[in-house]
Amino acid sequence: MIENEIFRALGDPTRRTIFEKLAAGGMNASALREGMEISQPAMSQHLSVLRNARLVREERQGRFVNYEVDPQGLALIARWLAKYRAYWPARIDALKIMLKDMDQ
Amino acid sequence: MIENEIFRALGDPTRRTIFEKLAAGGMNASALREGMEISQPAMSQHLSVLRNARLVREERQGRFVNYEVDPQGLALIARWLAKYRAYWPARIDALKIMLKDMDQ
DNA sequence: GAAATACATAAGCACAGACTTATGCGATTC
DNA sequence: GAATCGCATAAGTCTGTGCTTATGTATTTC
Repeated sequence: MIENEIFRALGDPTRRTIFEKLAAGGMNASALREGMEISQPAMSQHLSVLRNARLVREERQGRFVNYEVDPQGLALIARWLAKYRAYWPARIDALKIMLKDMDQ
Repeated sequence: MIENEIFRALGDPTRRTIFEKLAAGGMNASALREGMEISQPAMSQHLSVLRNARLVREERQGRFVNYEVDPQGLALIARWLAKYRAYWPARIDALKIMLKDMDQ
């Protein structure tokens, strides 16, 4: 059950911060650490968790490893969320837009 | 940051099962336990976590406590997800392929 | 090819979380 | 009003998680 790893991965505030940084643009692990007060191994371990959750993917570039958002994880959350669409407040317009995209 | 509690709450498979049962229809804590092999205190503690995450809400009815899905939590997930909407429409095909693999 | 760089992995520690048993508390039943 | 029922809370235990320091592994640079 990959949903387990996705939700668990996002349950950590540090990992959500990392994810948000990557959502603004792919970068390597060292660049991610800037302004974050986190050790290199800790960052590496967080990225490993995000990778296993399909929230992030890596791409070797020389001796750097570039990370970027992996749409798979987000799509799985959307899929999970869609099961409960009956409960979503109708007033959230952004939600409607998202549903349209999913139904397409 | 309530998102923390939401994702952490859903990171536990037992709690996701409880949530899914409630999504099919509100019921009290004892009814939730049926067919679940979970102790009464454990259920109570899980419901407490789900409540704090605004994923579930309670309603006293005599000596029973009826639980039901709270749309607030779901809406917050949707809002969080909407921030990264740019990442999945382009990859919706990848999602379909992935879902096929999962269904088989 | 030796040193340096970017990152991953190993091992250990401290704390959080999911369970247990025991007990408390409000509501109902008799 | 005593017993029972539905549920919450307390306290303890065990496992998991996030950190640390230390070391390993590619890749590049000199």
